[in-house]
Amino acid sequence: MKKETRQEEIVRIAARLFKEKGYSAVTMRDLASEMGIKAASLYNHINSKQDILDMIIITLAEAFTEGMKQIQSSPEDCIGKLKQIIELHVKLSSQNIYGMASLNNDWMHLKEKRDYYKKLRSNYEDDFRAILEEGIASGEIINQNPEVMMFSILTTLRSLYIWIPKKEDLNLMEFSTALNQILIKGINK
Amino acid sequence: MKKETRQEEIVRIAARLFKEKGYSAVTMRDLASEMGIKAASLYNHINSKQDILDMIIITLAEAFTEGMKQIQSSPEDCIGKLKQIIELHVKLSSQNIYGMASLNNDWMHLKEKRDYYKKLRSNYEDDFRAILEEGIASGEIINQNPEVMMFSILTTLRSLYIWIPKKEDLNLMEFSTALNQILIKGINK
DNA sequence: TGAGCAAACTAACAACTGTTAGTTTAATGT
DNA sequence: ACATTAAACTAACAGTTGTTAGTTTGCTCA
Repeated sequence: MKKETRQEEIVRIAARLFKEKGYSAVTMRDLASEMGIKAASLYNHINSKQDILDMIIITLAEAFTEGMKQIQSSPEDCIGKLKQIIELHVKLSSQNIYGMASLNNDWMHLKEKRDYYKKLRSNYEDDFRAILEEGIASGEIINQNPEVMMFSILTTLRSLYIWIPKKEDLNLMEFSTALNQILIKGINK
Repeated sequence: MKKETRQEEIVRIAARLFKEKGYSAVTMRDLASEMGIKAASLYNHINSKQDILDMIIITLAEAFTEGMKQIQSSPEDCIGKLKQIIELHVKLSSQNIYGMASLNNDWMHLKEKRDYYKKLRSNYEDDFRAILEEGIASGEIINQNPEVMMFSILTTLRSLYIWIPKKEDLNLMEFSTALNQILIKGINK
C-alpha cells in the first residue's frame, strides 16, 4: 500500500467538500482551508479546479465501465449478472462515497471530458439494458418494459452513496444480499 | 386558471436553470437573461436568490407532506398505500420536473428554511417506514429490513424527474402501473 | 389629458472567484 | 556544509457575484 501523494489527498478532500456543497459552491479557498494551507499552494499539486473534478468523475466512471466488462464476460445467467452488478455498485460506492456524489450531481460541470463521460454512461446503460433484454428473452425475468426496470434498479444503485454512510455498522455483504432480494424479487409475499 | 404572476414566472424559469446547472452555478444574470431582462430588474419581483430556492423547495416538500397525510388516512391496506405513494411521486414529479431537481440536489443551500425542510423530509420518511412496518407485521410484505426497502423504493421515486422528461410519449398512468409492479413484485418470474 | 404605478432600465458597490508570479521555508542527499 | 527541491507562503490580477439606489418607460383608468 503505497503512500498517498499530496495531489491524491487534495482530490480526496475535494470530493468530500463537493459532496457536501456541490462543485460550484466549493471555492479553492474552502478546499485550501480544509487542507490547512493557502489557496495558491494548491497549485503546486494540481492544475485547476476543473482538473480535480475531472479526476474524481472519470476515475469512477472508468471503474464502472471496467466492472461491467468483467460481468459481461462471466458465465452467469441474467439474474446472476444482475447480482454482480449490485455487488459492483455496493463495492465502488462504499469505497468512494464522496466521489459518487460528484458522479451523480456534478458531471454537468465537466468541460472537455463531458462528452467522454456521457459516452461511458450511455454505454454502461446499453450493456445493462442488454442483460435485462436477454433475461426477458430467456424467460428469466418478467416481460415488463426493460427501460423502466433498468431505471428503477439503476437509480437505487446510483443513490447508494447517500445511504451507506448513514449505517455505520453496515455489513456490506448483508446489505448487498438484502438489496438483491428486494430489487429482484420485490417486497411482497 | 388565473394567469401566472411575474414572480411565479421567475421562479419557474429559475427552477429549470437550477436543474440544468445547480443552484450555485446559476447567476442572477443567467436568470435575467433567460427572462429577457436585466439582473437588477428581477428585484422588482423577488427579494433574493435565496428566496427563489426557498419557494421552489418548500412548496414541493409541503406538497409531499400533504399527500402523505391523505394516504395515511385512507382505508387501503399497506400494499394499497404504497401504490398511492408511487402515484403521488409520479404526479408531483411530472407536474414539477425542475423543482424536483432542486429538492433532491440543492436543499443543502437552504439557510433559515433548511431545518424546516429536513424536518418535513424526516417526517415523511418516518411515515413511509411506518407503512412498511405495518405491512411486515400484518404479513402483507416480506420480513426484510424496512430501512433497505424504503431506501430502494424512495430513491427510485425521488429520481423520477430524471427519467420522465426523456420519455416524451410517456403515459403516466401506465408508467405508474409498471413502476408499481416492479417495485412491489420485483422483476423475476 | 394626466396621475399612478408596475416593471423595466443604468450605474455602481463591496465581496468573492480562480489563478499567476515570485519568494521563503525546511527537509534531503551528497 | 551546501545545493537541490518539494511545498508552503504573500501579493496581486481581472473577472464575476448578489444586490442597492435612483431613474425612465409605457400602460391603465379616472
